[in-house]
Amino acid sequence: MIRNVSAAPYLETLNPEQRRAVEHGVCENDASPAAPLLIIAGAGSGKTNTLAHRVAHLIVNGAHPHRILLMTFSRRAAAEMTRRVETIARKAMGDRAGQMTQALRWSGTFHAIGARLLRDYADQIGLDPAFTIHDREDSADLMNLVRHELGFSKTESRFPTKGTCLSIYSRCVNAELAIEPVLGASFPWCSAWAIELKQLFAAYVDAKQRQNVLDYDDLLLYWAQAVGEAALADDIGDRFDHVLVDEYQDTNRLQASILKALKPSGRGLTVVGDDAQSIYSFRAATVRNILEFPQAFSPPAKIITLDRNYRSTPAILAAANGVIDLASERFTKNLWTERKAAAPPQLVGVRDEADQARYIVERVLENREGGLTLKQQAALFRASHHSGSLEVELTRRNIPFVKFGGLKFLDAAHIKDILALLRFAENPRDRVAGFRVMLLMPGVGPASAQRALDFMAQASDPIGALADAPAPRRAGEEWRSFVEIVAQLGSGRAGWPSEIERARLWYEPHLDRMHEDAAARLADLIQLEQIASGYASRERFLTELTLDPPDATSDHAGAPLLDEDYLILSTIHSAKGQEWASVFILNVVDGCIPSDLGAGTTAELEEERRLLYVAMTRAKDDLHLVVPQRFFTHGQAAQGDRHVYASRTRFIPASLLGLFEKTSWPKISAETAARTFDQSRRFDLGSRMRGMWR
DNA sequence: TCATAACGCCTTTTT
DNA sequence: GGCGTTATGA
Repeated sequence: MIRNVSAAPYLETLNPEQRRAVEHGVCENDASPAAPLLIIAGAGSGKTNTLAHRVAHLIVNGAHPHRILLMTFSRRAAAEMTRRVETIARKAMGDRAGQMTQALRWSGTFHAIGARLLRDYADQIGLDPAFTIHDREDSADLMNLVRHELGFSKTESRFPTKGTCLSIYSRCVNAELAIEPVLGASFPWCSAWAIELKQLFAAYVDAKQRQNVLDYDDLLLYWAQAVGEAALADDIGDRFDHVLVDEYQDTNRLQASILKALKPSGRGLTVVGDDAQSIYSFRAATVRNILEFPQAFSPPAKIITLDRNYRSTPAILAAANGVIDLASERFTKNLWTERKAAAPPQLVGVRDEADQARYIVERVLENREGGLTLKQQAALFRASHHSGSLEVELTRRNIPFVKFGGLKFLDAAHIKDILALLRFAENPRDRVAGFRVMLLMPGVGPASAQRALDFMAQASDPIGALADAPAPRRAGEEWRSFVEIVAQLGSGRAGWPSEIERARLWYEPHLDRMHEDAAARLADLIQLEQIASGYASRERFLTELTLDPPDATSDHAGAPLLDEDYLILSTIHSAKGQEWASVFILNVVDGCIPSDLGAGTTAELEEERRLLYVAMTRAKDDLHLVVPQRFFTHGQAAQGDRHVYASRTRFIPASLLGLFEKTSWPKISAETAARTFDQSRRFDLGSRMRGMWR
């Protein structure tokens, strides 16, 4: 077929490689599924833009938007992608764009798509479509319950904690491995418990099924199992002509299996990723997915590499390349750019974390004077709590900020309480939810809650049975009002979203009793009601909130409105896929990057290196790596002077210093400056930081 | 027997 | 501030 270039003027902004990726297998007015495609897209190489153009190009040439499955790493990414696709397609199609109005119906994370498909196919695979979804903490709670029931909590030598048990289970599922190899490779200290763990996991799976709940892993596992059945695989696979996956380097074996079962020939499959940015191996992601993708199909997938960087200045790119060049294993080549030369990234020595915060605030304000909005600037860090001092300083100087990553709004006890009540009404077999709510009432403890839940479990109508369940002796009137609210919510009479208000009214007295700061927490609940009103039903609200929680925390009074300007604070993990004009990386010292917890094996260390690379490549014009020299230890008098010394991250050895401009702040004497960068001194900073809370 | 207050220990990254 | 353990009280 002859390609008509003039028919696609919207592709003219792309470079030749991007264009090849967009047009692969698509001919004019023919968007039938093509051979599989792997796009290796380096940081800032226009990956999102290319993917969006490919989707739009498919649609322009006749693919039906509803038959395109687009899987991204977060909903934020999905929303951005949808927006761009619509813009491009509208530009290209003009009036014919009518069908774009609710274009990409199947766009979201693997987990969210899984949840939707499973509800659609629930009857055929033996699930109750009203299943509820456990987040990580709920899963750990249930694991704990089972752990107790099996008597593993009272073993002679210490049995792994609930969190560890869940991690092991999760890794087995996501890496598609048996217990033994997982224990050997990732949890050697638990190797003696293989038999008991197997027993525990069997009981855990049993409990989930009885309670009609799925955990995160189940959303993938059930999906994979469903498409393991030939008939279902055809049915589900045939719903989609095109399947596109972003951030493929951060997918795991289970996800790869799903793709393979969905599209066994690979036709219609496009995956995009960059092995240099693989930072989720703790979630069982493996770069081997990307490396082995081409050969997984016959004929093998076409590979297109995007290595021209449009984001960063040459100096920033050179420094980032320098860091990643030291990686022990690499598959993609270095990025290049045609951007104009500019100042090298700054390696800034400061005295301590307080100075680090002051330095950043100063430069941020300076940038703003120079015309840069706060939103164009970001402070990135390895662990959520690293931003503590900075948050204090920003609050003190009245600079609005939004923090991504780390503790979420939903993790607050009062939010979880309300959600548990709603979830219990949605699915009265969900014992974790029921247990949590019952324990809110004074006079109700674990024993009586168990009794009531046992009673309900045996009935065919659990909510009806709750009224007849043995009331805890000391609960009094509270119990009756509890039974009432559950029955009322369960009936669905009040409708959505007024149900959440009723739930809150029931909860308020308990909130007042349990928390000093009840007023502040009540404000959060009102905010939650606002969010709730945006969802069509209780089920949608609960599902989407669990799979895609709002990422900003509410601890700073009055979360900034969307149209206001605010500084971005983010963990490096949460910064993936984003870019800012000016980027500050905090605590670029050993013990933080790499985290001392991630410095155990070579593989972990390499991932920490990639983490620094990801952080550095977020910057467009301006990059600051801040190296605090001293960390004050906590657990001493407020004005205490106990501190430990830190050294610059090992990922920037002396050989790379030429790629940076070394400064210190505030300006200090040459003698002190020399000490700031004294490499010979090594300290186990991490263990002392953990000691801060002892 | 069960609920609860008090105490000591720990805190990476996330769907 | 959470989690598990332990002492105390009903």
